[in-house]
Amino acid sequence: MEYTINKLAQLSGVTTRTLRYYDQIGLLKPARLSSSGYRIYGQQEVDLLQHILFYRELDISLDEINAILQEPDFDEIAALKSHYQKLIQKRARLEKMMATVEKTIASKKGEIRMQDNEKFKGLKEKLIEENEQKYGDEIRVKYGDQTVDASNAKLMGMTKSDFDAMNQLGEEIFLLLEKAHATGDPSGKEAQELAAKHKEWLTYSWPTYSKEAHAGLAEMYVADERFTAYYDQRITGGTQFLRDAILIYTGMK
Amino acid sequence: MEYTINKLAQLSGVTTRTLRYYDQIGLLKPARLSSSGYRIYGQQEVDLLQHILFYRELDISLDEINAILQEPDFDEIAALKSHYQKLIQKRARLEKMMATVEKTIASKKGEIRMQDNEKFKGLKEKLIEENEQKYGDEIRVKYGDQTVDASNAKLMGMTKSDFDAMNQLGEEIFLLLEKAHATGDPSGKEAQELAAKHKEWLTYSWPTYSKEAHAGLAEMYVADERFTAYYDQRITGGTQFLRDAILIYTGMK
DNA sequence: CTTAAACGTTGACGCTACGTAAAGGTCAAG
DNA sequence: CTTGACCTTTACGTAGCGTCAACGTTTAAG
Repeated sequence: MEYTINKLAQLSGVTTRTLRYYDQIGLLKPARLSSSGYRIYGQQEVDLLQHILFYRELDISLDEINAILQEPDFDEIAALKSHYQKLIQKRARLEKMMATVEKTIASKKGEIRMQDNEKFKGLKEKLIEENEQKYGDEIRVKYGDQTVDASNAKLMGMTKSDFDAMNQLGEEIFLLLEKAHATGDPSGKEAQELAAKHKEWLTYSWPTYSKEAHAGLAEMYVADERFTAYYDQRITGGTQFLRDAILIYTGMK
Repeated sequence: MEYTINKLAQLSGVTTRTLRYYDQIGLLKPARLSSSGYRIYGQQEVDLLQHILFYRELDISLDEINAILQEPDFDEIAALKSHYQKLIQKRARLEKMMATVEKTIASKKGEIRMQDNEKFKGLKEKLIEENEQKYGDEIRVKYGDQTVDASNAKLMGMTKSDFDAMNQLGEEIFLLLEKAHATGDPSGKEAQELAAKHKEWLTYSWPTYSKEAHAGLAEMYVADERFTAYYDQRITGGTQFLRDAILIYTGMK
């Protein structure tokens, strides 16, 4: 498939100015020029542009991107895996900010008091944390396909209101986890309510529910850092607590 | 609590240059100046800076932020709640990107095939955020949840231009259907071109294409009166003709 | 009390990653 | 043959700072 500059711009969501600029600085040159001097982009350029945009999304300068892509031993798949890690971190930071917003609202309402330094949690941190590359890949190989399927399934049949409702529920789960974890008892009333909500949440993305699968997922949460990072965001040890609550809820323990 | 410029910078994670710049453009002025001309910030300024950084995080220009904060009926809590919603959206976009990265890895490994337009899902959505504010509601009202296609399209992260392109293609399909139907031959050149266009149209809303699914959809068109009504509105028997053409195109008949 | 380090000030120029004309060639359709 | 969509290069403009430079102030150590 070949693209003119406008077609590629529409495909990728950047402007033609951006593509010309990338050509100018030697970051992304067209595959060839037409007889009349039009820029013609091919398959390789599409893929390259995708890489560039991923790096750009992570706030890497075009200069650095150029350097990275020029490297003779540039490994596409390794780069993509690294992107994935960085995106997880970005998400974690976002969720820290969300917690800060929630807290700030509560403090404005006079429900809690807040220290000045708490007010900038999440806003301050940049992407300097790079410690989490140990177990990740193994587990991803193990569970990767499942989650791909799950996310596909989600996108396939859901309406927008479904999607919103699911996100809303996800938020409630976070709040419940906070409450329940404070009791310290995974068999307590709050924890079991948490597990029930989690089941409800699951039904949005799972075609069928079974106790076994629910318990299995709970185990995966603890094993897979993508999930531990997610649920431990606000409460350390939250993932394990959630697992314990679910195991009791499903009667698997 | 009072802060010198360096203290506030450390607290909030911005540089002193940024604080001086914000003073210069009148976005955030210190509470007072010390006898020697040093900038002294107070409690109000800390909270204001937090607001500013939240807005900045959402890619709002300093000019606009200034305008928002100057508004006489600026509601802090409402603003924070709005931030929270935007952050949820940002997270959703991040997760879309993560899914795209996973898919790209799988396609590099040769496990799946990937359309070019899939490669930029999530990356394109910045445009949406801007367009959403202008045209978003319009789109929603106009096409809202009327058609399955529209709601799917929204979920897939399409931009307005994507959506327009898809509608454009839908028009072409209608015209082609008219032409092809006139020949009466579902295996003819026009009919097969029609089926090809229909496949292209599908890639806008389908994550992956398969002949089986395409053929299955064609059967559904005939079975489901909502679709028959749609394709038969200009040409009676158009739906069946389309199905036949697709079945031949996909080799399922 | 002195003195160096740390911290503050105001210019002023530079940079990145484009946006935005301006002035003009090319191509497809009617 | 014209019209409009699409392409080209050239060139100036911008936001949000980073980064000197040149200089005054505060503080802690010797």
